[in-house]
Amino acid sequence: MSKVSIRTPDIVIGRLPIYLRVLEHIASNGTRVTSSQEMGEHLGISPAQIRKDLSHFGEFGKQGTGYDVVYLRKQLQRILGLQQDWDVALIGAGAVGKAIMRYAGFRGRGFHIAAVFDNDDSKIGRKINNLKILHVNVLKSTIHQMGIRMAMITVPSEQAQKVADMLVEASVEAVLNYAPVNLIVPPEVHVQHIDPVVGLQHMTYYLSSYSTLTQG
Amino acid sequence: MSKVSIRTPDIVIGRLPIYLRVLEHIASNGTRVTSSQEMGEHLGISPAQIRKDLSHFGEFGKQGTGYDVVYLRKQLQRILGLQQDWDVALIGAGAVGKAIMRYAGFRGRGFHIAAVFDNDDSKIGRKINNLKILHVNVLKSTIHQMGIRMAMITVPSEQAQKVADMLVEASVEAVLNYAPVNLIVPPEVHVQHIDPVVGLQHMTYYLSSYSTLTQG
DNA sequence: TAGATTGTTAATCGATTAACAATC
DNA sequence: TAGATTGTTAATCGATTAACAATC
Repeated sequence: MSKVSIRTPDIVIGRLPIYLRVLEHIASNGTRVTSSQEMGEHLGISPAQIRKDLSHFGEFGKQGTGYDVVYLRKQLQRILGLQQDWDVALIGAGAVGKAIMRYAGFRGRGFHIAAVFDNDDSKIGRKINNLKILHVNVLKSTIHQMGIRMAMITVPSEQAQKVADMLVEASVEAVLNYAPVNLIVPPEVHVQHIDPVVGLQHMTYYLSSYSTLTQG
Repeated sequence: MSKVSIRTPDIVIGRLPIYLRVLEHIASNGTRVTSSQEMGEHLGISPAQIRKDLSHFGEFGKQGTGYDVVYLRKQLQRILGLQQDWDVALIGAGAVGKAIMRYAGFRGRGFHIAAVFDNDDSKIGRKINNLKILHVNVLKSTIHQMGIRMAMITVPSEQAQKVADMLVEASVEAVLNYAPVNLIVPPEVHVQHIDPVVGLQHMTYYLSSYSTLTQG
């Protein structure tokens, strides 16, 4: 029996970007050293969990001292593959797409929108943020040519699945979907959803009488 | 020993809006009856988990048949407190705030942006979507007057915590935060984050060499 | 040195799944 | 009736936490 290497749980991977965000926040205060205790307070997560999560990837701290903020941040960036920026394609140059194009928060956190597509002829050739809107019929060729591996979908719900199929066909491996529908893609393609309504609905449960009337 | 009523796990509550979204999708196809099997296929969730989750709240299906789509949808809406729309305040009338104001996806899913605030004098009094931008110095009084219980934060990161403090002071109970910082609020206040970068960073882990070189 | 905090183990806790009687 | 699918129990699986030796 050889030792079996255990794959790091996805739920742990999902917390790493949050840890990274906290470290960026702490660093922006000029703080040089932090601890699992301090990070946990920012996040409402137990210090033990943070240490356990990090232990999947190595030893990054010093007993008695804690973690060097800059060093741990670099390590997390390396683990998440954020040493260089990733080119991302955006499909859908409507209101949401435009807002994302103009959103400054991607640069500096590992991402760069490198191509924009739409199917509305009247939009093709126009520029958003100095980037020409391309027709979706050149999506596959452009994505291949540019070596793009990630995409964001900002088209209306009815068209989201069709766009997802095109992206899969173009060998895109990761999709951030802003349309409030659940995409069906092959298992090797990663999908994350951005749906503000889901977050709001989650919270209304606790604000409405249901939880308090029927439970604690 | 009296029977102890177990509080439904938060992770279950978090899946209900997803189930609701799938039901809306299924209903939009004109389908009348569905099953845990079919819902699970849409979501990549096991049928057993869906049934278990629903069983926390009652019995909504028929053996041998499945679930009436319209009925189950109504029940989920009731459980989540979505029988009526919730008024939501939005703080930050910048690019992100404007895009959200114009986003059509809130109406019809339980939410209505009822007030917009900013601290930029040049914006006060202007209208977005027919709603006058108010100064943050009337935030507390307006929110009280209108009975608003939820808010969205779309201000720059540096100001997000300050705004969160104001919202807590105004007795807001639930906050959807678009700024990429972790807010510190009292435990009775609910917070959800919208940070597209977190979703992207989660996926780059799997696209980068780290996971494949060191693991599976 | 004394105090603090890590990394890790073992125990606990909680969530998911498999299986099946009930029944439409 | 035969087939399908629910709701629920018990078993399994996995994640979190408590505790502490190691050590800065």
